[in-house]
Amino acid sequence: MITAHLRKLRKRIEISSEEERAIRGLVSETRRCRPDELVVRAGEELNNSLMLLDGWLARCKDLPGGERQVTELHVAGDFADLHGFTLKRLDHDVVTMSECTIAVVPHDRLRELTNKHPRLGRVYWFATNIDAAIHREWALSLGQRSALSRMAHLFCELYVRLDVVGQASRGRYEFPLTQRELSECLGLTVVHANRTIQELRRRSLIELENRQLTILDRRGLEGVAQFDPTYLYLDKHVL
Amino acid sequence: MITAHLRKLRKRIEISSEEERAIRGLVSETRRCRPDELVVRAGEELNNSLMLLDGWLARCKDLPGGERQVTELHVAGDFADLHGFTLKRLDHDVVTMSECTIAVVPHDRLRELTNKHPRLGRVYWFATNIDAAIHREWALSLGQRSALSRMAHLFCELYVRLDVVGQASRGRYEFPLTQRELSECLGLTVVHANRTIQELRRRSLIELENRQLTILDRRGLEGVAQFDPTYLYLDKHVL
DNA sequence: CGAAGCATTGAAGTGCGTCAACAATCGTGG
DNA sequence: CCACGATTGTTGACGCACTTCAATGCTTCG
Repeated sequence: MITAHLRKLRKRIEISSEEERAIRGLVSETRRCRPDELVVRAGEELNNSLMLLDGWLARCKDLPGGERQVTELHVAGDFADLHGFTLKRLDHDVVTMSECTIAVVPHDRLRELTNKHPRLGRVYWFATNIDAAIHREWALSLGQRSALSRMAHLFCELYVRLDVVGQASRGRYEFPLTQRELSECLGLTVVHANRTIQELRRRSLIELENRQLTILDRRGLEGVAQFDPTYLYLDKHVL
Repeated sequence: MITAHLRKLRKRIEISSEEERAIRGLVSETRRCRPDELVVRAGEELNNSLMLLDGWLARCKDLPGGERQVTELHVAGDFADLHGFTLKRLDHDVVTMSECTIAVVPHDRLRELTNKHPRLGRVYWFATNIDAAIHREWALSLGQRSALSRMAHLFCELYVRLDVVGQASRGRYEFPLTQRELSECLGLTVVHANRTIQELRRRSLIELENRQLTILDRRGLEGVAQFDPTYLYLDKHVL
């Protein structure tokens, strides 16, 4: 449930019990979605934002020719489109990568919240700024890292983020994406994504089967990725 | 001066004269910087954010091997590190690409502002969300567009953004980056960036000399770029 | 006026893409 | 429960967009 979200917030920021109550009051309803469902379409007018309680979502941007780039992956505890609160429409689709449980948060309530609790306003502003930091790291990957390093980096990032919400343990987590979807995150073709996975396997850095990702050699993987988690801002912040 | 900033805001959002006064009160001092100056270093603790009054800035991320990716370019009217207000440190450097005039905005004043004027808090939240939208478009470019299309897209984006603050006219604007810096925006080598410029020239889409970029055929350039400016959110918003 | 940075060009190499085929797995209906 | 089509994963051969290396002239500016 929403505990993942609170856990993620509290990893970085103090939240009082009164503030927690206000946060819990944000949710108007809960929805379940099947895999491969289009949850938010780019451009449509928004009155709600979606908090992901369980499962995986992706932000997808498409070119006219059909090429797709995933710009961020979301896991339990994330807001998938909190930026829609200020932007009013998205510049990308939001698509389920697995079965999902999603909490609906009306923008009216967010507006009230930011009026009554300016500090929580800054907390959620902070949350969207972390998304932007993730975007920048992905841009660095797409522009400068090799396919191998890029994929390793993604696996490292997801490990850290899932660990925060208790969905990774002993170097293992569920990874529901197909190789096609993975390739769309990395700016690669499916064929090359496949070969890159195999190279990571060959080097005994990971295992990937039955939608389960196992990191066999964390140091090694982080080395290939040149992974430095500071861009995830996991230390304590005062707002 | 700060008029560029207000002009950019008002293109998208109503700002009352009282709010304008509050905004003008943000600036504590003004600085001048030479080209190639490191203005903010990644990781250092921040108590101010920087509003660019004139010139160009870049957000740069570096890998240990020396590879550099620029994740966003900033022009007059932009906040270069408004996200530093909530993040407290940056995951990237901020570097001047030309001579710059920069207004310093203490975080204390931003905190006051967001407490007293929750709506302006949302306005600046909105501003950082547009930066994130630009990041996503760049990720799409880096992941899916060819070198030619990517460069064309960047030139289109900058034209629109400069036009908003009155720094582009009749398809022309000042473009102070060297080819090296341009290549670092696009995830290309300098050599290939050079060849790509030449191809855009050969197709009579642009001219580029003496740091002046001229778009000769806007339709043509936008076609090559598959440019759609909706990701810049230039329509009116209610917050 | 010399040195350093910048733009340009050519030749050769490679990481990743494309095309095509096939195997494995999955979901669904009969 | 099996049949069967569709999706996913895998492999090989080949091609190309972009990189690498290296050289040369062109600016710019102490």
